[in-house]
Amino acid sequence: MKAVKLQDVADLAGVSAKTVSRVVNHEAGVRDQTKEKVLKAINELNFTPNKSAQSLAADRSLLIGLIYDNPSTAYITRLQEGVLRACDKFGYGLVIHPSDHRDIGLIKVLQTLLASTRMDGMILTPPFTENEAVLDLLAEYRTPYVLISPLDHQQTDALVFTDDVSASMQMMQHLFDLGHQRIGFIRGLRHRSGSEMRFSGYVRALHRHGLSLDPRLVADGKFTFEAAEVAAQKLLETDHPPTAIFASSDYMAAGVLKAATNLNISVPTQLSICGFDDNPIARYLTPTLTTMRHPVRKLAQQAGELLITRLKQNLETAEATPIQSELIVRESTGPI
Amino acid sequence: MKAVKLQDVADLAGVSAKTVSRVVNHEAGVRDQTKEKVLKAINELNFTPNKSAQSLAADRSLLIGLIYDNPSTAYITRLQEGVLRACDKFGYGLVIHPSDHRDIGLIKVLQTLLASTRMDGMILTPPFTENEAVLDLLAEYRTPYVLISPLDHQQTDALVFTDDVSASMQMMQHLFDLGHQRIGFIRGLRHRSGSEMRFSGYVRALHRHGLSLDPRLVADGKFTFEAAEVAAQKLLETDHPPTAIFASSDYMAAGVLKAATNLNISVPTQLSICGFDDNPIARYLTPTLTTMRHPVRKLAQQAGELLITRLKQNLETAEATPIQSELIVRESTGPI
DNA sequence: CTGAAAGCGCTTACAG
DNA sequence: CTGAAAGCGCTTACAG
Repeated sequence: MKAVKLQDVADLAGVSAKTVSRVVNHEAGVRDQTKEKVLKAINELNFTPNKSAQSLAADRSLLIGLIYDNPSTAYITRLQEGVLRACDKFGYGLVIHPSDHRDIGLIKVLQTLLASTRMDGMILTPPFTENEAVLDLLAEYRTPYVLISPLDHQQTDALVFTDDVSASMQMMQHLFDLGHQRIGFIRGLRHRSGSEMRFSGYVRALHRHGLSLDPRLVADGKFTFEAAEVAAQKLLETDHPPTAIFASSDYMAAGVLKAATNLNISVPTQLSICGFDDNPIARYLTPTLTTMRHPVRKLAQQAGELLITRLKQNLETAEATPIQSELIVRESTGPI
Repeated sequence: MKAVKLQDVADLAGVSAKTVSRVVNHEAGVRDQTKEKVLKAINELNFTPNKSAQSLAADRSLLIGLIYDNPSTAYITRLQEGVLRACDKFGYGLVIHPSDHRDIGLIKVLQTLLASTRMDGMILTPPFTENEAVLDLLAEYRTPYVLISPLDHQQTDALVFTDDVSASMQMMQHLFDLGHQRIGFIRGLRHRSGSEMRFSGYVRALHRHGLSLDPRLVADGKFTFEAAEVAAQKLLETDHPPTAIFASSDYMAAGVLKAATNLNISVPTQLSICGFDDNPIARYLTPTLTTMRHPVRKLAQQAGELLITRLKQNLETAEATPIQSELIVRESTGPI
């Protein structure tokens, strides 16, 4: 397996190395006839450019970084798949960087990473999208980035997002359609933009239906199974319990289901439960869980393509379009 | 952020570039006094070697590849975390490569990857550990690899493994201890070494208890929720149903739980259920699932360290030690 | 539209 | 124990 290099292709095609380079990089200004000769030689020799040499010469690593800190492995995996799709398409490599957002040494670790690997760009997910120190560091290293986030206020255009407010309202509409009027809500972690938006969708849907927010129907689930179970038990043991509970994540919905089971409340006959995220567990619970599918893979791919396009053109052209969430109705919700 | 280079450090320290290189790479044969001068300069300038230049010059990418195809996102995430730990420790980068093992173009894709990225080594997980074509390709590219696998026969020493046979026997012992004698088994995909080993542990445990294998107690679950539900229903609707069902993966155990619920069989009162893998769903199901924890993160880290050690020393020294699985008893199993 | 020369920042022999 | 020279395989200006 002797490595084939640019010069070998040039020799075979009878052109200069520079011309081969032009063809490899899809640069304009090569006569069709010449291009064909080169492509033929590339194919014949099975040439693949050496990434290290490309990086060194062009002063770009051909690498993009992905930083995340999310308890849901399903989310992480889909995220990676989406970004990888964009990477493969454009010949970029992916450096994954799972991080603990509470880690004090985070900035230092990122700094070392940026200095040694010299990533051409970065993709950030919550809560790093809201971390000023991280954003400042990237600016300092002049590393372009794209955020994947449920935010909709345009603080930056380097953003790929879902509209969690309307997704939440869509879920509420499903419950209203089934006849529910008394609907409980399990909130995620405070100050996380995603949870705020989901909650605000709940409130807006209530208002649109002429209902006002009843604080006794809302409880904190902190995005965990355990806290949601406790919260749901509290909601269900009141005099006038809800007929449906909307948990703003699937893990929390699983906790609600557990609380209901423990209280001998049958789902969906006596209580409808719905989640958010379409985590795999939604299909494995009994009953299966009505939820909202977040097109994470698509979002991530779009983020990757947006970033790479910007890197290539050094322009700010590429625009992200919001991606619709999808309501998945399963067994856990039913008519009142 | 002008990049600091080797020569800058050399100038400041008053030595040659080669000497700085020696210090950076921990090469022996540098006078302590010289070394200190260099380290001081490195610190002062905050120097980090350019990976691309290192790769090009030394003809090693400082990258290791991880190839997997597993439906469980929890497994994938833990796997990555473990390997990343080893990578961080030794300054290697990780290239993840999720693949479909049924993909016809797989070999070609891998070939391109090997040719362009020139990974120094690879870590393989099932079913690629059993794929001759992949192994041959790696040999052709002289790319060292380490396998993470439930195999125990020493076809190669480049192997980090768990002993699924004894893990399976351990689970059986738990059921015997609870008084169960009629124990059903849901098999995973045939010809996958993991499922064969788990099944063989089941059989050996039966024999050790003076019981013989009853084919009516065994059904195929194909490692999926859906198939396991069907399989469990079959086992449970016989004249003489099992009092416990051992599903050889948690996803399949979730399917068994669904079948039991549909048949109005209460768990664990009338039926004990246990799984394998300690997937997160094991904690989110109601009742929570007794299962076997596979120390995937530890395994992966060991695999990473084994590989990198070999790459560095170009030796075959580092030895992997088998890692014990751990029985996790939860609500889904109880006395007969 | 095409090419010859210089250079990216390291490491590899080799020499002393 | 230390260093000067050449080279890794590309791309970047620049020239024609």
